[in-house]
Order: sequence, then C-alpha cells, then structure tokens
Amino acid sequence: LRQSGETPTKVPSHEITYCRLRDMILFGQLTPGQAVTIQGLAATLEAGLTPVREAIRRLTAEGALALQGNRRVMVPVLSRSQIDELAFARLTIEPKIAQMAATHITPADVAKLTRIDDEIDEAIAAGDVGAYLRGNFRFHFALYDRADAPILTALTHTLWLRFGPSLRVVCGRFGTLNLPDRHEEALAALRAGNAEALARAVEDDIVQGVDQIRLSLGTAGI
Amino acid sequence: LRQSGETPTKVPSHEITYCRLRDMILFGQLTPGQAVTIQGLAATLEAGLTPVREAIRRLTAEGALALQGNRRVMVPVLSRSQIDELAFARLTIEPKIAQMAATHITPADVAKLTRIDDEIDEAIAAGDVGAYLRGNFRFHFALYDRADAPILTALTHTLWLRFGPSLRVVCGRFGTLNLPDRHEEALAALRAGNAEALARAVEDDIVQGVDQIRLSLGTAGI
DNA sequence: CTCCCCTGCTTTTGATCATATTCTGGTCAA
DNA sequence: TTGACCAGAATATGATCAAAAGCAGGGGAG
Repeated sequence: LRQSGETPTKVPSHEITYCRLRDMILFGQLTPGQAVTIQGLAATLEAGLTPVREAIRRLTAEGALALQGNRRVMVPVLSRSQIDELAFARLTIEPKIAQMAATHITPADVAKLTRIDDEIDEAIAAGDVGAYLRGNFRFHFALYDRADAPILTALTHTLWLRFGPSLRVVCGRFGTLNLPDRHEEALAALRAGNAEALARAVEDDIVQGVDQIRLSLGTAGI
Repeated sequence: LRQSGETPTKVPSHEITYCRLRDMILFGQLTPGQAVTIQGLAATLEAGLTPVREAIRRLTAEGALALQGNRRVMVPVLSRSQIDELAFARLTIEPKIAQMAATHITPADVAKLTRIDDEIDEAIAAGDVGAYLRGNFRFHFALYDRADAPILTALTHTLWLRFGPSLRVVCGRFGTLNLPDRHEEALAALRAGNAEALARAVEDDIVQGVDQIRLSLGTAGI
C-alpha cells in the first residue's frame, strides 16, 4: 500500500532494492563471506520480502551473491584461482570495450571523465574509500557506455560485482593514500584519440587492481 | 500446498522453474522477440507466481530475457553488433577454459564426451534439432566443467543463454543435416593430451556456429 | 458515405503484500 | 553423545492494487 504523501514511484520497488543492494556490495560494508538474510535486508532497505527476494536472485545470477546449498545467501569468498579467472576475463574484455569506446568518444565525454577523475583525486586525498570506489566505478563505466556494446558491458558489470567486495576490503585495509591514479594516462590517450594507448591504459589499471588484491591475499581466500 | 502423493521435493520450486524455463530458452520453442508473461509461464510450468517471477529475474540478469521498458518481458533479439560482441566473448573465453580443462581430463571424461558426441551424431542423423542442441550444450559444458573454473564457466553459460534462441532458429530453419560435426577434432586433441589443439578445435567450433548465424541473418536482427 | 483517429472502458498482466507452511540449525535434557 | 524440540528463516500461495494493452464506438475529414 502506498501512502498518499509518497512520490508516485515510477520505478518498481524490486529495481530500487536491487540498486541499493548492489551498491552495498560494490561500495558498502558487505564483506566476502558475510551472510545476508532476506528479512534482514528487508528491514535495512525498507522493502517488502518479495522485492528483496527478487533482488537477491538477480545478484546471485550475477555472481555478486552465492547460495550455500542450505538456503542461506552470502557474499562469495574469492579463492586464488577465482581471482585469476576474474583477472583473465577483465583483461580480455575491458581493454576491448575501451578500444571500441575510443572511436565514439566526444570532447564532452572527455570533459565528463575528467570531472569524475577529479572527484576520485579528492576522494583519495580525503581518504574516503567509498567515494574512491564509487568514482572508479563511474569512471570506467562512463567510458564503457560509449562503446555501444551492451553485452560486453553487462559482462564487465558482473565481473566488477564479483570483484567489488574483495577490492573494498583491500582498500579499507590499506587506505587510499598509496593508490596511484591510473586514469591520467587513459585521459591522455582519449584526448589524443589513441585507441591502442587507451586499451593499454585500461589494461594497466586492471593489472594494478588485481595485483593489489593478490598481494594482500595470502594463500587463503579473502 | 503439497499433495501427500507427491515426491518430497528437496530442490525448491523456483530452482525447478528456472531450469525448465532456461531449457525452454536454450532448446525449446521460445524464439527471439517472443514475449512471455508471468502468469502464462506459471500456467505452462505449473508453478506459482513467485517462483516464476524469481526465475525470470535470474534469467534476465543472465541476458536470456530482457525487460522492454514497460514492464513486459521478452526473449531478446540480437543485432548484428551484438552477435559480434558474443562472438568476441566466446572466442576469448571458451578456448581458454578448454585449455584449462585439458590438463585435468581423465580417460573416463573422454569416454563420457565420446558418448555424448555419439548421441549428437544420432540427433543429426535423425534430424532432431532439439536433441542436437541439447547434446551440443552437454558436450561443451561437460568439457568446461573439468576446468575447475566456476567463474569463467558461469560467464560462458550466460553467453550460451544469449546465443541459444538465435541458434535454435537457424537450426530449425536449415535442419541438422548439413551441420558438420566439429567435435571429432576436439576429442582427438583430448586423447592426445594436446591442450593447444583442443583450444583450436573449440575455437573452430565457435567460429562455425557464429558464422552460421551471421549468414542466416540479413542486416536486421534475428 | 466511408475511413481513420481519438477517447473511453474492459480486460489482462505485473507488483506487492500478508500469511501459511516447510525447513534448518541450535539447544537442552536424558 | 544423541535425540527430540523450538525459534527463526526461507519458501510458496493467493489476494489485492495499479498500470498497461486491447477493443469498441463516436466524431471529424475527405
């Protein structure tokens, strides 16, 4: 039932719930191995059980959550070999998308990306891990969206969803101060219209992120 | 409510519904562009509305279904560029998985794959398109499962889900008789323990499948 | 006079919720 | 230690509300 004062919601509740839960996984406080309950999320996100259930099914299909046999749901823990899988997939797909995007990019896009990069720098300076992760995400997908490659972009989305919680843990552990800003070379390549250089810049960015996780990971999963 | 005579189902209804709907998309009669309704599926699959809804959310997240803005659901229609995206993703990921699987494969696995390949040959001879697609799916994923690469395998799963309906249309249009059996060289590479040759065989198989769709597709989507 | 578009109603379908039922896991006592 | 019991959580259903699509009838233009 909708209260009379509420906004006439156009976007369905399960969609809102999905976005909020996804952001919790990507940038928020959900850590690998953490269990979530439908009723707990319904209380936290102020949604009904059905929308929460649907959001969980979507995120499970995307690999952001995992069912543990008995009908519990948790944020997956990445093993060493799974990190390698993710690294391989990201390194083969994302440079390709960036290359495709390079041909369609406009000066307005470059300006927008530059603005996002400035916000990232601010977040790093302020030591705000959440803002850094959010900006990093926006930077990459603002770029990828210009490739007009919905399928590859959706694939990349699921890769980030799998990667997010572990990256969050690593950044939260080591802080943002020693994070190099790898987006400058990408912006330079964009301004020069050099698709090859852009692909290499994205590749470097991924390698750096993956290495950071690999280093901070012992032999056990994160 | 469960009738007393029914089997004490251990696997939840939404899982069963998901599998059945997925098979309908991969091998069944759901064609690209076809609309599906929750209530219609609930009637067809003899399930409640909630399990059907959850299955739809999962398959939507996997790209096997798509929301058309107004809250209807349909099987997506692939554009030319989307087919290219799928081809790129499959060609970069699947040979890699096959290569990884090659190192773990056992003689028992080879025997199993040989048996599946025999069934595929029977399906081709009988002109049974559904059985051919089902066997082809089983062959590839029985192989990929040996790679112990759950993430890459899940990614490939979504790629097949996106590809399935179009492939089904093409095979249904042209029949199975002129389908070459590209699995023999894969089996030979497996018996020889040659990972490189296996990757090439898988690559050839994908190229052949994609080309078939590209040919049978004019300039419009399927 | 015929055809088309627009408007209103009817019907179908999706979204959400309350509730009943089943299952899991832990606890307590023998 | 082992068994039954219990609290909590997930599953599944049907009901209810809202929105979109389909349909029909009337008015206007040619």
